[in-house]
Amino acid sequence: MPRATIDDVAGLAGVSIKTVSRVVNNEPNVRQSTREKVLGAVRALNYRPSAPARSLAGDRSYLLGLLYDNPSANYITDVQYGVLASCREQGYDLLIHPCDCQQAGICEEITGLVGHSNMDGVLLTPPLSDSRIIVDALERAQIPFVSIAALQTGRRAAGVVTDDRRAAFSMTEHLLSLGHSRIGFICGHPQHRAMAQRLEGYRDALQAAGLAVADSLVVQGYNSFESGQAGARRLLQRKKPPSAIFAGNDDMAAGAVMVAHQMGIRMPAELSIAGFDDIPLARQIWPTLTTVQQPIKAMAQAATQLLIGILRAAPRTDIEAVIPSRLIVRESTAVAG
Amino acid sequence: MPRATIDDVAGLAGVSIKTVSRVVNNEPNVRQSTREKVLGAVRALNYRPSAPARSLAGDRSYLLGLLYDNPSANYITDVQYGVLASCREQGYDLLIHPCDCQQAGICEEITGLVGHSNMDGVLLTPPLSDSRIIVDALERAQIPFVSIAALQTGRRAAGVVTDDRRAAFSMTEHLLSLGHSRIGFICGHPQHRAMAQRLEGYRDALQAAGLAVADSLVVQGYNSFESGQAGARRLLQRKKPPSAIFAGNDDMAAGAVMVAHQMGIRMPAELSIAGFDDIPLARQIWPTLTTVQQPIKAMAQAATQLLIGILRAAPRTDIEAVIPSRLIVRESTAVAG
DNA sequence: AACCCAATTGACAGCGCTGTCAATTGGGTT
DNA sequence: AACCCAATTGACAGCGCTGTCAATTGGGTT
Repeated sequence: MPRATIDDVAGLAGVSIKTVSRVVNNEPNVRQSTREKVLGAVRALNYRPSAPARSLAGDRSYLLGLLYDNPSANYITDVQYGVLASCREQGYDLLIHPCDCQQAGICEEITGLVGHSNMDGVLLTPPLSDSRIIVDALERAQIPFVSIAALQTGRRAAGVVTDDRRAAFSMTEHLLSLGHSRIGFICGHPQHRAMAQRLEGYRDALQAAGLAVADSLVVQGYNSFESGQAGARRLLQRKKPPSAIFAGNDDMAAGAVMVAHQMGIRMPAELSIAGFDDIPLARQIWPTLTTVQQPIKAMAQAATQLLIGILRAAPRTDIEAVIPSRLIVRESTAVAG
Repeated sequence: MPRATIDDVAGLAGVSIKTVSRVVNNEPNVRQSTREKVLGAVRALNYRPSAPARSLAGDRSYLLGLLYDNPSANYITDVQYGVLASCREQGYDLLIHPCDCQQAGICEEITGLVGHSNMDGVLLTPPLSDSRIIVDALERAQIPFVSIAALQTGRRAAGVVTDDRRAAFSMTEHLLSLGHSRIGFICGHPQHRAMAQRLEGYRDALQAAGLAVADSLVVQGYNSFESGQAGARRLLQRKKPPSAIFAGNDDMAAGAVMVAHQMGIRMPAELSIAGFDDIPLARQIWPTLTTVQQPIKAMAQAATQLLIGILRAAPRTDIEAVIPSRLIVRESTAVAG
C-alpha cells in the first residue's frame, strides 16, 4: 500500500488538511478534541509527513550539516554521536561533510554543499570554526551555524566550548604535584584556538608554581599522532629531557607514548605522559593515558540544540555555552623518579 | 539575491523549463546547440536544482542512508569516508544512522527512518547486514540496499566483501612460518558472518599444516577491545598458553596486547599477536600490530556505486563483489621464542 | 436575545521541479 | 514538391505539503 498523505489523514479525521498540518507541527489554536481526532487518524494510517514536500512548501529542510576537517577522525565520532542524538530528538536529519580546510575554494565548496542539499544550518568543528574565511563565507551566505568550539573574537555567533585553559591548568598542576619540574608541552595546531588555550593553561600553572616557562620544553605539534611522535622525539633528545610530557591532545600523547616505548623509556617510572580529550584510544594504549575528559558528546548535543533553537526562534547570537571537563588520572602519570 | 529557479534559466535560455530539466539531468534527445545555450544560462545564474522540488516531483531523493551498529566506531570512520566519496561524485547526499542491532523494534525504527527521510536506498554494515530480521524488513518495505559485507545465504541482494577466509588463512600461515605451533584464536561476534569466515581460515591453515585445532585455544570474543582483553586473559592463563594469538579484529588484538603488557609478557619475544582490519589503532599501539589490511574505503566506495547503479537501472541482484585484502607485518609478530 | 471578538477552522495558491503526452521541427525519401 | 517519421521541444498537471487570509464557531457580555 502506498504511503498515506495529508489528504488521507484529513479525510479520515473529517477535517481540512490545514488542520492536520497544524496538529502534526504542534501549532497552537487547535481544539483538544480536534487534535485527538487527527492524531487518531495519523496513527491509523501510520502517516509520516513527506520531508521533501514540507521542505518545498515551508522553505526549510529539517536537515543540518556537520562540517569537519578530514584528519580529526578520532574526535569526530563522538561529535557525530552527540549531534545525531539531538537531531533525532528534534526531527532533524544530518548530513556529514568532511572537507579539507586548506584546499583552495573551500568556501565555495561549503556554501555550494549547503545550498545544494539546502540545509537549514550547519555545525562547525575546529579547525573549520577557527578559519576566518570560512566563517565569513557562512555569514555572507546567511547560513545559520554554531561552532563546537570557541568563538572567534568579535564575532556575532554561537558556540559551545569547554574550559580548555582551566583544564590544562589543572593537568599541569597534577604533574607538578607529582614532583615534576621539567614538564614538556607538545602544542596542538597553531591555528586552533582551543589548542592555544591549552598552552596558556600550561603556562599559567607553571607561573603560578613560580617556575619559568622554558622555550626548549615547548614544541610545536599539529594534532596528529605522527606530529606527537615527532614532538616527543625532539623533547626526549634534549640534553636535559623533561620527566613529564603534556600533549595538547590524546593523539599526540599516544604518539609520545609510542616514541618512549621505542626508545626503551619506562612509563610512568621514567616518564609521565598526559593528554587531552579522552578519546577511546586513551584507554586502549599501554600505559593508559591520564587525560582531560572533554565532554565531546555533550558539547555536540548542546551545540545542536542551540542551532535548532536559532533556526526556530529569532536568531540569538553571541552565545557561548561552556561545558566543564574533568581530569582523569590513569596509568601514564606517576611520581617523578 | 534569491536562488535562481528553473524558470529563470528557461527564461534566459529562451527554452521551456522541461528542456532545462532535460539538460540538467543529462537526458538524451536535446540538440547540442540547445544544450549549450541552457548550460550557459545555468552558469550565468549559478543555478542549482532544488533538492526537495526534485524529490517531490520525481519521487527520488538523492539521499542514501548508512546504517551501522553503535560500537563499531573504529571501523565506521573509514566506511563513511568511502561512501561519502562515491556519494559526492554521483550527486547524492548521505544520512548516517547508528542504531542498536539488539534493540526491540529495530526493524520498525529502520524502516521508519528510511521512510521519514525518504532515502532512495541504504548501505548496511555488519552486524546489521547479518541480521535476518533487518534484511527481511528492508525487503518487505522494498527499500533498495547493498551490504558492505558477505551476503546472507540464499538472499537475492548485493554486497561487497573481502576474502576473509583466505586472508585469515594467510595470517595463520605467517604465524606458523615463524615457528608457532600453539596459536590461540579470539573469535569475533558469533553472529557476524565475516568473523566466522576468519575462524574458518584459521582452521584451514592449521589443518593444512597437519596440526589439530585445539578447542582450548579458541575463545569467544565480541569484537570489542574489552572482549579481546577477556579472551586473551583466558588464553594466557591456561597451563600451556599459546605462543601466538590471532584475534578476529584489531580491536580485540589491541585488547590482547594490553593484557600482555599488564601481565608483564614481552612482545613479540614471548608472545606474538595478530589482528585483522588494519584500523588506525593498529599503528598507534606498541608494539604495532601485524594485521590484515582490509580495503574498507574501497569496499565502501564499491558498495555505494553498486547501490546507485541499482537505483538507476533495473534492480540487478545477486551481486557479490570481492575486493582482496593483504597481510601487513609489523612489530607484534616474531619468531617463536 | 442580540452582539462581539478571540479562538478555531478551512479554501486555495504556490513552493520548484519531473512525468506524460501532444505539438513541432527538419532532414531524408519518394 | 509533397510527404514521412524520428528527433526535438513544450504545455500542463501534479507531487504533498505550508503560508496567507478569509470564514466560521461559540462562549461571554450587554
